[in-house]
Amino acid sequence: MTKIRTRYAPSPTGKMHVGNLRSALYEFLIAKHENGDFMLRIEDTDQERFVEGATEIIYRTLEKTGLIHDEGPDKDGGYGPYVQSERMKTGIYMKYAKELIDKGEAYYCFCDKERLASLKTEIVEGKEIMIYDKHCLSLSKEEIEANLAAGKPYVIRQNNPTEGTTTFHDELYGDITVNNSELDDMILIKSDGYPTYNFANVVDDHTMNITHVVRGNEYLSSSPKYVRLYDAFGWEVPVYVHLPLITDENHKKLSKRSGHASFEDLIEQGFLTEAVVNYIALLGWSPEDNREIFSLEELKKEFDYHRISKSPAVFDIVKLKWMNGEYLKAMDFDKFYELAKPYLVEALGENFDLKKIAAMVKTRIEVFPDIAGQVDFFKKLPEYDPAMYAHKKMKTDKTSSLKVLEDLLPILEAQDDYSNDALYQTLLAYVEKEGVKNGYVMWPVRTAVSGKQMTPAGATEIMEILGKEESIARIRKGIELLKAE
RNA sequence: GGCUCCAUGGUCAAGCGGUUAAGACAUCGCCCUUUCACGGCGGUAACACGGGUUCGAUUCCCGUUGGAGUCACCA
Repeated sequence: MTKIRTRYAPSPTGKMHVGNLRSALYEFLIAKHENGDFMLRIEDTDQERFVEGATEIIYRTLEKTGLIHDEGPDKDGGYGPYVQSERMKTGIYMKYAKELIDKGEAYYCFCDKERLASLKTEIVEGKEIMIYDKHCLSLSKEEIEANLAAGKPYVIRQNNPTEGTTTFHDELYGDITVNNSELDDMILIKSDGYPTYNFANVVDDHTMNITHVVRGNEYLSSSPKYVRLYDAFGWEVPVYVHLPLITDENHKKLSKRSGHASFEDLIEQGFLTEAVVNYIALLGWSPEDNREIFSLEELKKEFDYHRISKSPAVFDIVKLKWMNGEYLKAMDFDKFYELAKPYLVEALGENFDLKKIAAMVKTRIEVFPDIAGQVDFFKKLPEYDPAMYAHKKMKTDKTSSLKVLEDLLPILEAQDDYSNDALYQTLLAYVEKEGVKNGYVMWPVRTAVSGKQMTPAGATEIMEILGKEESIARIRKGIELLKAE
C-alpha cells in the first residue's frame, strides 16, 4: 500500500480560526494514523490578500499545537518549492495550462471587465451571478495569436462540456454528480500570470503526490471541476475527504471576516492549547467509545476518518471552557502555579501566599482569567449587602449573624495563632458550646471576612490568608453593617 | 434564485431494520460539604413532516419542510 500523504494548504491572509485549525488537525491525524506524511503548502497566489506576518502565525500555530509537518517550505521533502508563489517561478502552472490548451481542455480569454460585467444576469442576495458564455472559445488561432502579440491581457479558462454529467467520489459524502451545464469555465491562470486556487491546488496536489485531499466542504460544489481537470490531464484522482463545516451559534460558517475567534484569540482568553486541540478534534469526529479527553498522541492512535460526521457542528465555547477546566484540574500543581501566577499577581500583588490561593482556585476555574473574579476580595473587602448574612439552609439571619460575630470577636482578638487549623478549632468550640450547626457560625464568618456570596475557600482558610489584623477588621465591619440595619 | 450537501434533546454526539434511543456540555433537583465550587446521585429534554419498502423503521427509498455551502482574475 502506498503511504498516505496529506497537506495543509492555507493562504496567508490572517489569523487561523478554529475551522482552519481543525482542517490542519484532521489532515495531520489522517496521515499520522497510518504513519503517513503531512505537509505544509503555502497558497499565496493572491498577492492582494496577502497579510504580512500571516505565514509566521501559521508556523507558530502548527508548532504550538504539535501538528508538525514532514515537508514544507522549511523542510524540503523533494517536492518543493512548497510556496505557490515560488512554484510559479518554475513555470509549472503555465506549462500545465498550455498542455490543457493543446488538448482543447482550456482556452485563452481576452474578455475585459466591461464585457464580463454585461454578462452578469441575476442578482441574488446582493450577489451577482455570472456564467461565462465561452465567447473566447470561438476565437480563431489567428485572432489569438494577434491578441497575444499585441500584448492584450488574458486569462486561461477551463473548457468544460455543456452536456452530460460529472461524478466524483467523496469518502464521507459518497458519489456526487452534477450536470456539466452547471460547470462554469473557471479561470485557471489569472491575468497577472498567477494560477487561481482552483488550478494550483490540482497541479500541486498531483505533482506533490498527495493521496488524500482533505478540506472543508465549502469546496464540495467545486470539486467536480477539479475532477475534470484531473481527467483532462489523465491524472489519478486523489481520495477526497470533505470536512463538515464548523459554525457559530447562528449556524453560519466560521470566518475570519466575521471576527470569529482565532486560535490565538482563544489562547489569549486563557485557554490551553491542548484543550483547544482536544475540543476541536471532537467537533465533527467521535471515537468508538465515549471518551472525550484525548492527547494528540492518543488522537493519532484513535482517529479513524471514516467516523467523521457529515453535518455541521456549532462551536460551543461553553463546552470548551468545561474541557479547559478538566485540563486544569488534571494539571500538575507546579505547572498550574507557574501558569496561574501572572494572573494572581495581577489580581493581588505579591503580598499574599499566592501558592496557597492557587491551590484553592485550581479546581474551581475553567480558564485563568476566572481567577481575578474569585480572589479579588483578598485584596479589598468589597461593598456588600448585609442581606447576604441571611441563609435559609444555614438557618442564619441578620440577628443570628450579629450575635455570632459579636460573640466571636473577643475570642478571635485573644487568639494569636491564625493558622487554618487553630482557627477551625476555635470556631468549632464555639459551635459546640452554642449547640448549633457548623454552617450557622461558618456562614456569617465567611461572609464577614470575604464580603462575597461565593469564595474559593472556607471561612478559616480565608482568615489564615488574611491574617489576624485584617480578619478582625473585617469582622468589625460586619458587625457595624449589621448593627446599622 | 440555480446547483450541492445536511437533518437524533439548547449544543457536541452514539446508533448503521427489532434498543427502556447511549454518553458529554448546559440546565434543574438531591446528597456531601467550613457557603459556592469540587465530588456523588438523579431529573427535564431528541429521532422535522408525509408517503412508501418491510412482519417491523430513527435506521433504506421518494417527496415536503428547514438549515447550510457555493455560484470571483478569494482561497
